[in-house]
Amino acid sequence: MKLTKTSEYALRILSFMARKPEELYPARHLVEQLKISDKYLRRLMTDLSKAGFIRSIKGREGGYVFAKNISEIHLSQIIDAVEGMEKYMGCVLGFGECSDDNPCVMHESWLPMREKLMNVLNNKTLADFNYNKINKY
Amino acid sequence: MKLTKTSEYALRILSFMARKPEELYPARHLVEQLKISDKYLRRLMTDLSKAGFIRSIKGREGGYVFAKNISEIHLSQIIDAVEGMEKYMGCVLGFGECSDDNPCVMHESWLPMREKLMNVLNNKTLADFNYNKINKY
DNA sequence: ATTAAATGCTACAAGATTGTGGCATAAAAT
DNA sequence: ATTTTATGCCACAATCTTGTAGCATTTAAT
Ligand code: SF4
Ligand code: SF4
Repeated sequence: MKLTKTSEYALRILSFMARKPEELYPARHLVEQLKISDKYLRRLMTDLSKAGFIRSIKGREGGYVFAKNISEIHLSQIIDAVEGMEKYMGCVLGFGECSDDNPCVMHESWLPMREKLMNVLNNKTLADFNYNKINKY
Repeated sequence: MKLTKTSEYALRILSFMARKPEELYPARHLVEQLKISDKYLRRLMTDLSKAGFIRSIKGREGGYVFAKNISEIHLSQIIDAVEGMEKYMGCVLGFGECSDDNPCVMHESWLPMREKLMNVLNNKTLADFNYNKINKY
């Protein structure tokens, strides 16, 4: 099970920020903590801003803050913003169609699993994560 | 949820062959049916042969046949043979460690889902697929 | 005003994945 | 023996993903 690195990064960044959702995070800070290259991180931040999850504050004392409540940011939306969710929707075997009418040989084994995944991605938000435990980054 | 195309192809090929597991399949035939480019398919077939799933018969009237019972070929083994299973084992956030001792913020949401996937891949074999339904390739 | 510290953007570089071309090798049919 | 129809292999090409470099822009502090 794999997301692309780009999605990994996006989740890493936002879930990190979500631990203290009010705070302002300069890119420099995120880069240090999360070990993502400066330029690439900032490119992603731009995408995440455009998607409306965060707002960027330019100039000195600038950085990024959440632009909406973290309980309104679904994982699937995050992935969609940085690389498009379509990729993950399609068929495991690379055929487009997936229905009970026209099932592929993997249908019965695979479909329930995929549903489960889609449920997590569609229903879980940044607020659903467990902030109590100590997380080492 | 996405496997690489390479894994997609491998599953596509073997699950197709598994519908008539005794038959001999020349590459040409597979290429026509499964819409994978000739050269790339044959490269994959070589990997699958080396992994011992199939056996190749060279020369005229040649092709590929299963070298072991399809109930002994697990999905995770197939993926492992063509691109390595490790990629799919790691952390969604791209950190290495995954344990209850050192959970990341996604631990509780993500882990159960991942377990479920690994169960499918590790336990299901080519023989577990549903051959009764009509499958359009 | 000038400087310092931040983000934004665009174009390019490096790497990984996927696809192709060409030729060698093997076996059956003739 | 020769031809035909297969697979095997290697090196290269195209494409996609990821990372970098450089400069423009914005804002606050001085
Ligand atoms: S269940 Fe079968 S048809 Fe549906 S997406 Fe999965 S592989 Fe494709
Ligand atoms: S549960 Fe958390 S620590 Fe474990 S693999 Fe997933 S993201 Fe990584």
